[in-house]
Amino acid sequence: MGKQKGPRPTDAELAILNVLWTRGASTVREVHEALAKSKTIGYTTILKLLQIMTEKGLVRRDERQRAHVYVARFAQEQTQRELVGDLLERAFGGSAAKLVMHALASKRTSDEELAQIRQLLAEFERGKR
Amino acid sequence: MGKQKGPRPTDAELAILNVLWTRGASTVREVHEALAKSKTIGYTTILKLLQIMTEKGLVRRDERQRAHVYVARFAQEQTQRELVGDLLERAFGGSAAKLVMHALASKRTSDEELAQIRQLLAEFERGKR
DNA sequence: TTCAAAGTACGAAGATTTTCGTTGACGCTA
DNA sequence: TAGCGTCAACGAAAATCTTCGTACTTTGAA
Repeated sequence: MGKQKGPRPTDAELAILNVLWTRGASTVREVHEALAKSKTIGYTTILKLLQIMTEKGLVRRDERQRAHVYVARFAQEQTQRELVGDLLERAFGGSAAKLVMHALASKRTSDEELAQIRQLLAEFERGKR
Repeated sequence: MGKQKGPRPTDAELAILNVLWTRGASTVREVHEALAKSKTIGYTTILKLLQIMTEKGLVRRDERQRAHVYVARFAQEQTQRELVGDLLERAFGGSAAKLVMHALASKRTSDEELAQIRQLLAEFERGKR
């Protein structure tokens, strides 16, 4: 049973997926409105992207209503895991430690975040044993 | 004094940069030989890529010898930091904790790596105070 | 019933990425 | 000096990504 694996989303596709993950099932108009807040972008551009993403299998489309409704096909978690895994191989030769180091350094990390990470690490080590 | 910032390398470009970072200054032939070990790829493909990377400013070229010598223009660390920061924004809304979590999960992390990360975290917290 | 608004589908253009073939220059050696 | 091997330059093709205009369809309201 091979694991279901979606193609890696491009930048524009990822922006759309982010909307779908936070809003849930959405029409083209809804996705467009969400994205148009931060960037000037045509309606048909989003439509076309969503059509392509449907072909690629990144989203599912419900055509029962006139305004089709789109849903992300893969959970945000899974996609994030794949993207990180990909970067890990491409840029870090598989060294998670280096990646983590840069993640901490690349952005001022809040105390809250650090606490979360510490806990995460503890959980991970416990589960490993 | 704006920080010097290279464009984000593409997949193929990153593969070449990895060679330059590990081998140091190299000719097209040397880069090609290194990459041809894991993938069938034409010599002129590498040449062209390196020419484009020179135009983009990702590498510097020394033309004093007949066989030009290329060097990565940005340190591996800086590029890694930029790539992680980019992914952090694009896919994680800036949450380093989530990214770290996936980094740990996406690949079986060795005990050694985990120890490294733990130490890193400690250092980071100490420095923060 | 007619018409405007809101939708989808389609095609196409421009940009970028990846790939390689061909051409011409250079330099060593028989 | 003739010619073989090595090299850079260039152009171009194929694939992918991003963008949008135009055309056609459907729906609801006047």
